Amino acid sequence: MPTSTIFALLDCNNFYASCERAFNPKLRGKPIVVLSNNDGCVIARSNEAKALGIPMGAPAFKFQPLFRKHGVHVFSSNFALYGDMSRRVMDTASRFTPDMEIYSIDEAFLRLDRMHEQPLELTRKIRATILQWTGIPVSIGIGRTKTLAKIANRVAKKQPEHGGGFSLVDYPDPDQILAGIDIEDVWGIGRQYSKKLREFGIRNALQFSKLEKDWVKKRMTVNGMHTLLELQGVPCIPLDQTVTTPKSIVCSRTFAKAIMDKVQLEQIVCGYAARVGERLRGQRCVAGQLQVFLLTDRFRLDRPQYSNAATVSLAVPSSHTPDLIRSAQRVLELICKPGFEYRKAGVMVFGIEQEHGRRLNLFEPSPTDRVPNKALMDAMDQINTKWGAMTMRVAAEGTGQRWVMRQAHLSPRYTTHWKELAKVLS
DNA sequence: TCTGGGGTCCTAGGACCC
DNA sequence: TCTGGGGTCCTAGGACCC
Repeated sequence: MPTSTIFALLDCNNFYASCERAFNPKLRGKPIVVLSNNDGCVIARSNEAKALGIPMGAPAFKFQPLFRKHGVHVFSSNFALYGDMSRRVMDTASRFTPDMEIYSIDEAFLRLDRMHEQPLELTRKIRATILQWTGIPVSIGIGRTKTLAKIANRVAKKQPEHGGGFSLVDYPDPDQILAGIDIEDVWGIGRQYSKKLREFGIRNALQFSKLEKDWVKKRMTVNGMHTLLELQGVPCIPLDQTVTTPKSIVCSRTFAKAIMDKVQLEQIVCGYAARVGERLRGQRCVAGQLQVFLLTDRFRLDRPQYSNAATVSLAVPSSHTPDLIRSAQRVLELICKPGFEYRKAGVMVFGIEQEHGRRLNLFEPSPTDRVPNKALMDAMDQINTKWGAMTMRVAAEGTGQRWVMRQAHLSPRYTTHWKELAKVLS
């Protein structure tokens, strides 16, 4: 039996807002919001913006007057920047422990029980180093299980007197902490289950933790049971450091304006297929099936509604952009009905495998036959990495479609684009 | 005018097999 | 009316996460 587990959850504070601020010191202490693609709704807020009562997911148009009134700094999402900043934060954290699972763009779980240093002290150093090296403030919560570490993290963030770090391990009165966590704020319990649990009078993490195992399993499947046990201090969700190939990759967008023109739609869908190809190649993977889906505006119930999706198998699993584009065009031909105002489209691939070590089929060109194609894709990927996404494109994507996505408040790609590097003024 | 995008896992039920 | 007992595989739908 191993010694008792100790998990830490590292979480970047208001991550996207902090990324914008890291390169623009004038924004310190100012309210900031970051908008979703299309500048549709709020997906990140600085503490000052939260204090103004701007909720997560708020439609931007409804809050324009409030933004103006309080001088809120508004940014379109800049995922090139956030992705790169995330890598820097994770690299820094990984210097302190090998037992790390990157859980999302702004979160990582750490196992600290193999470390010699006292956990709270060690994580204090981690936080200070990340702040100094990247400019991103992070909070760290510590507990016997991942679910408890999540809760400890919440306490670290919400109660400033802890200075950004809090441990539930050896805390004198953990029940009092659990009683202060609303049921919907427990990791693994979302809106639906919260509603159901509240009908049974379960309103906080402490009450939930006292429930019967079988009762929970029956109503919330094994996942719910794991959450229950984890709250009781029994680890059920291990640190997952396995490098997995994704099961699916999707690229989809809502358009700024409805589109009726099939040619234009085809260019857009081909562009999504190309993005999916880039991401497949980035993972050294190929996909076996490709799906295209189309939707009209789901909010405009006065307009004719239509949505459809279809899937084809690729002749040979591939990550080659022209292969993906040809399939996407074929599927689009099947599902695109004229006369509708399309508002969203997407391309999804699955049947994903590693590009190497795959068994070839009889009709498949041997890998050496495909070398020229591979070289072409490699060259495109390198150019686009260096000079910015979509610098080099396939003709089928068209040339004049940037307006399709609204990004009125985009910040520079400070760290990933030669022409947009941060400048130091003397 | 304006409401994101990208993932995973579990279960129930149907089809099909012996 | 009655009409076994297992298995497996697939899909749709529902739940969750960030």
